[in-house]
Amino acid sequence: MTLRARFAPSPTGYLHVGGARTALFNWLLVRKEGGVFVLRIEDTDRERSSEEHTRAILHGLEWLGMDWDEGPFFQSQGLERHKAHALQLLDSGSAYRDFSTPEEAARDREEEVAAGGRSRRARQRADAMSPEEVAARMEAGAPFAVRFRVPDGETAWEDGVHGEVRFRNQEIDDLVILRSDGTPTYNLAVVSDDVDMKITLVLRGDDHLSNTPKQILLYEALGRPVPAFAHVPLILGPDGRRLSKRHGAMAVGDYEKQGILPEAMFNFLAFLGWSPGDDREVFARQELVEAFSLERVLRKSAIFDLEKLRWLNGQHLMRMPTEELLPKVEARLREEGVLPAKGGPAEGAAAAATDPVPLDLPTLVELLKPRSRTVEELVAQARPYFLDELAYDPDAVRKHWLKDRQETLGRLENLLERLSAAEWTPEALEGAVRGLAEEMGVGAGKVIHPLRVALTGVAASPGIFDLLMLLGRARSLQRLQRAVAVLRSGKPLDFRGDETLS
RNA sequence: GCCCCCAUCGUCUAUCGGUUAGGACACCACUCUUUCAAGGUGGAGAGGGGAGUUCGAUUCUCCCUGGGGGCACCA
Repeated sequence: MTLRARFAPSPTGYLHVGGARTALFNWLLVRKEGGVFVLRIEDTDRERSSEEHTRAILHGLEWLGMDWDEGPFFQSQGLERHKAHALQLLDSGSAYRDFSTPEEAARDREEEVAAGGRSRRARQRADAMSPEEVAARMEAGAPFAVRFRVPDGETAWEDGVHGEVRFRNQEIDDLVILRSDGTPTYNLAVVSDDVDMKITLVLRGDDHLSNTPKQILLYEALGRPVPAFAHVPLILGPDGRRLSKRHGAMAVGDYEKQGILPEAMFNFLAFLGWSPGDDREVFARQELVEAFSLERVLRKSAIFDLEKLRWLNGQHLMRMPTEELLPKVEARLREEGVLPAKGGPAEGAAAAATDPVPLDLPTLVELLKPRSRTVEELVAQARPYFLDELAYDPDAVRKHWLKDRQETLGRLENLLERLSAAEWTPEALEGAVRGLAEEMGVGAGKVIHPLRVALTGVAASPGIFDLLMLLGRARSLQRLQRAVAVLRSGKPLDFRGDETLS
């Protein structure tokens, strides 16, 4: 029998990491086994469901690279079938009409709380009612709910991650399957849908563990084959509590915005509650499909560790071919206005005016890749290379320029002269810089650091010779000239605020 | 309160009765080095408590404790 698994989120919020991880385990298993992945949107809570959330969930799945084979189906479309199933249970005696008033229901509830167990009061009232009275009430249009008659005994199943789990049926309430307004409730709808979609494996969050016996009982009463169940542990926040808004970003889309790569998020999520059993950590999607197995899913809930996600993202970033990364970086640079908008009026003209020799973006990305953990970080580091008027970072200036302003000026002037005369190759540039340092009787760093600040405005960057090559002769010399001019001017440089000097 | 699930470094995890309890993130050194990363080397850091089974328990059983989830005419 082919595996048919499903992901069934309710669109009452965005796709959160817990849901995404559940979807991911389903997806991995299905792709590994060659099964069918069904997507179903459980939108029967009309109050809280929204189309916007549905779109966000679909987008989140697509972003993570999880495609589905069937659906999306909408639970609200199955209303008639749900009712039919409820009626079938009523006909077979597995369910009964409950005419209880709200007051009676409230009293039952109190009684159960006090007794610490199920009272089955509603069932007793229903059973005490003669068929004639039931008919009369229905004739009169009295409202009633349909309740499932939980049989005596025990319900157990072999859970895909927990092993055998069992519940005493007396712990299970005679659940309402059809409300007095005729709408189906969750457990009935889920079972009806899973039956309809021929689902063979229900893999979901641990929070559904206690729904499972109810649902198994429903399958059995409906005379339908019971699917396999597997309950994966929940993902907790850093404080060990259930992940919630308090913990900040919990929607997958939030991480997309932060510049997390989908393949890193995918990798990270897979490792929450699962591990391949060896020391490998960085996996591509396909590698995860091959390595995944339900047997290695942990029973223990895991805490979402943002730092590890960031590290993993850096690993994926480094490994990602530059051609692949380039469009993402370019798009962000355009959004930031660092690069002219694509197709915008300024694109050709502005670029020509300010950028006689366009910066080699692929090389820049190559240089910045191992220095960034997220696309956002990379973009932030890339920024200065496109700015004609550098903002000099006060800390960098203080450290590398102002310890001895005159001496720095002298070195940079000297450097300007040497570099102007140098052939623009890495070897020649290095020779010029090191030669100068040697002649001046100082370490190469004494020349290199001030130069770095002149070229980038900051204290941290890729190697200085890579930098000179990247920026090119004209741009490098122009920046150096500006630094010399600024230093000569005597303007104060070590203040925060508007650091842009023109 | 009742039911269910869970329990190895701060975090993610390996271990399927016998290990100096391994790896990764983070942290701290050192190293490479023109800075920052990346990389390399090293360090610190864990079996919640108590019984039992066993020649031997992190591993199996039970109890306690702790954490989580669930107890709706929500999903």
